[in-house]
Amino acid sequence: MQDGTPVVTRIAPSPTGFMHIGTARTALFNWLYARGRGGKFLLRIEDTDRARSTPEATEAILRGMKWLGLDWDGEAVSQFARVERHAEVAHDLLTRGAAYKCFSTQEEIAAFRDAARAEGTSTLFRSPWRDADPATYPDAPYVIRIKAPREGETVIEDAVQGRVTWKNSDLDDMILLRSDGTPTYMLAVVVDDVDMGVNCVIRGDDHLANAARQSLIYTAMGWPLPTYAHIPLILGPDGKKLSKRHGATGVEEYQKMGYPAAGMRNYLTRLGWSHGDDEFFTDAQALDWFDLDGINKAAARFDFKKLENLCGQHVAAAEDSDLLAELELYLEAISADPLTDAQRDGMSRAMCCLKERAKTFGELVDKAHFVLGQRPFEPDEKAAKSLDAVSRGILSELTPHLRNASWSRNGLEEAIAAFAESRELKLGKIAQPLRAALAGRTATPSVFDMMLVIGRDETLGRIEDATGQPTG
RNA sequence: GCUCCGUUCGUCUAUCGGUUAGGACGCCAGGUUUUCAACCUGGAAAGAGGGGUUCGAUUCCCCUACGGAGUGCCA
Repeated sequence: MQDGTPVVTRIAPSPTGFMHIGTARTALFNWLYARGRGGKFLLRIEDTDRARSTPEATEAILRGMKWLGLDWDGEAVSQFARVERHAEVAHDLLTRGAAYKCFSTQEEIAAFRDAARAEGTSTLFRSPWRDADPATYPDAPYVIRIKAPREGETVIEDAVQGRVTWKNSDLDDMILLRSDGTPTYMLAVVVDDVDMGVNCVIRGDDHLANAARQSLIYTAMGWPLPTYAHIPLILGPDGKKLSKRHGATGVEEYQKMGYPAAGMRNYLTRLGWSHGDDEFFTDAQALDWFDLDGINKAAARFDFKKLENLCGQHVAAAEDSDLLAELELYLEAISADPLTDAQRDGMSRAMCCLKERAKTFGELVDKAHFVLGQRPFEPDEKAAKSLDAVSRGILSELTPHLRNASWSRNGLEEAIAAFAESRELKLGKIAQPLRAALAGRTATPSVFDMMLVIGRDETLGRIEDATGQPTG
């Protein structure tokens, strides 16, 4: 691409299911590359396969993109809506002599391939109509094929893979327009990319071979080639192609697992791309640093542990209000009850002590039980063990000290420390039952934080619930 | 079968001919600690194999092995 021309990238998923996590990463790379240098990032839905495309799948793609925060410029383009333009280019190619009508039937071609495979010879189909005299054309359906060069070689300068060369004798006369007049993918991508002004194509390396064939169309039409960057696929933890067998493959499943979008972006960006030793980074840094030459050539495996670690760091670093907003989106995604006003209020007051101990929204909700639930807090099995008769006695004795303590972090710490010292108890002996009384759980934020968040009256009330002793 | 791509600790990766091959996640040990999470210190852990090129290869070239992708009137 020429200097000075703004970068225009795109993501072009086909709506034949959910949005694959690999597609999401490809979209992310395109988004980072364009947005990071003031260019444009476009979205095109490749819905020309009418049998497999569904509106539901398109919606899923849009939702996935939005969740990940990958905003695109302009309206999403429907490839199917552009079939006439594709056909127009096919016919243009025909008149330029760069393509030809082929009357071979699918049966003939299939028979040829079967025979070739059986004999172990090349399965490249050589149409007998390539140089046929139009006068001999039958009155029958035909496809339009490109007239690919048979001599020399085709070279793709790929920003990731380097220079890749094919002998033209290995390239076939691919079909541009089917016998029913609809365009094939090969034709449609090129025409759409050119019309949309896309000058940088970042896509999965399963398209590397396609780049050579598509370049033939660019050349025949006299269009400049885009910058190509074929990125490796994402593999499952076992090194095999990521499939249903590995669990989550769709982006929405990750949202439902409670991963924050910022953590997903960070992890996915770092998977197969690097900027020195940087591991944890913000969107602004990713936008600033991302470049094609940092992309690795080898496929990378998906590692949930690292994803979680990064997500934990992002949760801890996020603004309380942003976390709360994303949490509500998460609850909606998993079809959980929305927060009541009281819960939202408690959540926002507790967020500061919650966020540094959670990696996912699920954990955040779990540890927020003390503020999401309400009296009486039924202790779970483990918490009940912390509330034996002795512990309940300790809590009862602690109560007056709490009543008189100054309700601040320091005041509470001092009050409880003094009480512990007077009874020659370790802090844990007091904190555990107190935790169980306040939350009904054994894994919670600090007891001091909880007391601060819920306040004196509520604290005393919950202790009363747990001890069965009136505190007043 | 043919074409193309790939191969550094378990995993993600740094290195762009000269390093005790670095970092991160995970793991192990110890520490801190009111639980969980976190945190601190230390530790184990890698250049697929074979040939070249070079004074010197993880780095450049070739071969092999293994893995992947493509080979559709799917995208």
